[in-house]
Amino acid sequence: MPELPEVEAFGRWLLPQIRGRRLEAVTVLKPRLVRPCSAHEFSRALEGSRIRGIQRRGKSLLWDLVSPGGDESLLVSHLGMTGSWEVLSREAPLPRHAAVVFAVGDLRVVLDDPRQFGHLRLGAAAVPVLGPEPLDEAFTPERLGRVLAECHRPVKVALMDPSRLAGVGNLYASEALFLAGIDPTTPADRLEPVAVARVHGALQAILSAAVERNLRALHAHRPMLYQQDGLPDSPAEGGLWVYDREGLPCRRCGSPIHRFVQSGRSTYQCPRCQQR
DNA sequence: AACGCCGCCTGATCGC
DNA sequence: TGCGATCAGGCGGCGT
Repeated sequence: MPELPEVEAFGRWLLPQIRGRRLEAVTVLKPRLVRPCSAHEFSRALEGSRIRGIQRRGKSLLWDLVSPGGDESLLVSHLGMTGSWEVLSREAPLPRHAAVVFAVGDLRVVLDDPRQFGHLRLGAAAVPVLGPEPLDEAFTPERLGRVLAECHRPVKVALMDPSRLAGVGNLYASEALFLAGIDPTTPADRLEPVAVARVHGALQAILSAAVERNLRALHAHRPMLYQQDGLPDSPAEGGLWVYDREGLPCRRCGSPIHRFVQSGRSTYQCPRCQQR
């Protein structure tokens, strides 16, 4: 699942390849991903626009575009569960689940999305309303503390709530709480400041390391973590501490990793390393 | 209001 | 070996 680090890496990787160039043709192969307008309207609105920049907000990329007439416009892309961006030569075959194709110079920029949970939307109104960015300078332990203090739900659920914290999904929420040594069921508003500081440090460490790892994967033409079948063994190489490791020995203490459901989503926890 | 949970969608995996 | 059932989950929408 593309979360903050994957989306950030896609943005940083895409921009230098296409900055200043035009979306010469926009082909919508899966119209359901394009909202709210029809595929035809969507293509017409974008074709000819120049790409001025790409920024990330949460799990979305905000494409800063300028029309041939000089009007600014914004494209908001989201990868959903299984989306990815591919940059191909014009001659290369399209990926199996190509949803939208941008012709940019001699390149094709392709949104590939097997499960079609991603989307492309137009206009500033499509910018998601989200909590603070965990990798921002302004995101201090105190800021996290305030966010969590307002939430009575389990801390794992709070971390995944996009209105409280941007970009953190199921995988990195479980991983960060393991690194911080926090029981995911602890009510968010019951964490001591010391524990909040550990969660803050774990979030920043794990997210920023994943951005760099994903960037390296993209530049090496290798799949990202979420696109692979098997995962590397050691966390240092991009392997995971607890996520998707139900029943397997904890990499720190050897206890079997416990899986349970919170708010309808799997949480992974080492029962020994993550106690209240 | 806050929170739980369903449905969208398809590939991988499970069980008979 | 084959095929249907089940699961995964971000997020919007709906029900409580």
